[in-house]
Amino acid sequence: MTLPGSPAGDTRRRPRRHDPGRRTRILDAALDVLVEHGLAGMTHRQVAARADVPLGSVTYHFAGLAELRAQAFARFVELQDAAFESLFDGIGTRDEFVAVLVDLVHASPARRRSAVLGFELHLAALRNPELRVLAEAWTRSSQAVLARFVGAEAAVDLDELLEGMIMHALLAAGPRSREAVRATIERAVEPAGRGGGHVRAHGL
Amino acid sequence: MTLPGSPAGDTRRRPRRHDPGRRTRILDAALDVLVEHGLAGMTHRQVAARADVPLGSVTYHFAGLAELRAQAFARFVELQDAAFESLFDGIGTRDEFVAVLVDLVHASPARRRSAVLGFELHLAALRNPELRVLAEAWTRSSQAVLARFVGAEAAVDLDELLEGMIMHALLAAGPRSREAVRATIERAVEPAGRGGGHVRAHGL
DNA sequence: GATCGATGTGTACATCCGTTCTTATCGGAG
DNA sequence: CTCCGATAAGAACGGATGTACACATCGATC
Repeated sequence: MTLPGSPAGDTRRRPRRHDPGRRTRILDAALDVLVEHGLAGMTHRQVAARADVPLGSVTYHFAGLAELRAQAFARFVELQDAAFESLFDGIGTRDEFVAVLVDLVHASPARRRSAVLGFELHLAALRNPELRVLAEAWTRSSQAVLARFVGAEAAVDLDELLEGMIMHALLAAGPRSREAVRATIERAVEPAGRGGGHVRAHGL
Repeated sequence: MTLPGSPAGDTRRRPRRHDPGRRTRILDAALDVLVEHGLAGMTHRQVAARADVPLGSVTYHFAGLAELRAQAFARFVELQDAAFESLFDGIGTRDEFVAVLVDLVHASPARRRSAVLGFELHLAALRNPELRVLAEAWTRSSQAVLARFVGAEAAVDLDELLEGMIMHALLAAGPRSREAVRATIERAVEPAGRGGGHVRAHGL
């Protein structure tokens, strides 16, 4: 349609040019849209608007919506893996370990983004083989980090427990008290009920 | 299915009429579509096709897509609540209780539907207040059932653990062995590590 | 049996979406 | 400096979707 702003010969094209890193910016924008509107609401146009680029730019950098989704999730896993890893960097005692886990569950506004994206990925992976391998790799990686502190078998249990706790914390009106969360996690970290032999064998 | 009702007339209209219970059939069809194609793929036409009714019938019985979604989820919670309740009907011993939980986690093709719908609801509830109250009510109800066997505080823990285990069982390539699942659940059911005093106080 | 509301059925339409295509412009290789 | 590939930008198109609507038909009520 005719824009009322251009009388004659007025090229309204954006002057924007030479935007390196635009590709990853689009991916981050896609993740933003994903958090806000869900997988159903993640469209080319929404992502383009969020990244402040024209529609054609999104379709140029990514072959299709499926590829955009896959690469966005891949970027999420990559970033999340690193962040999760670094969470446990200076951990020396069992109490510090537990404290990190408690913080993980207690959904801060910052953590909410990661949690939502994680569940969005899990659900999408149920119907998409490519995303499924991504989700599995992510799970393995997370459990490997936990396994450094509690052992391989307990790491699986702990991972599953954390997943459930985070989900419930996300949508519960009033989240559980820190003490309750801590008590539950402590129990899961030291399942033997006897002294921490199991744990100590892995460094704590 | 063209019935020979009108010999010469070429009225292609469906002869179908007087279909009580069509409304709930549409809701069940909506849940089927939801499981198969996700929230994004649940459209008026998909649901209509699944329920074998014309498009107009769906828009007649439900004011909009949002109402259809909400009522479908409501029906799911209603049915799931009853099913979950009846799962624990004749439970007399702690071992029976644990066995039911292990079956719950080990995703049979039949349980997969419920699990997928549950997670779909949880994710949708993150962005829809109406669905959020529904999800919260469902969680409360489930925990109330569990609480009859393990007490209120432990029921919350157990519910969260089950949620995580079910999710992982859904998308893990090779699910965990029944023994591993059983061991984890047993530990969660009897968290005290000392005799089953806590449990016994609630009937087992 | 006539009437009327409830329900069933098909169609039209505006909107949005994914994708393709054309054109413009920058940056770097030669 | 020249040229060309890579990238940016906007337009266009076919298809799908939600919704509104117009018409048909059954069943209950009198």
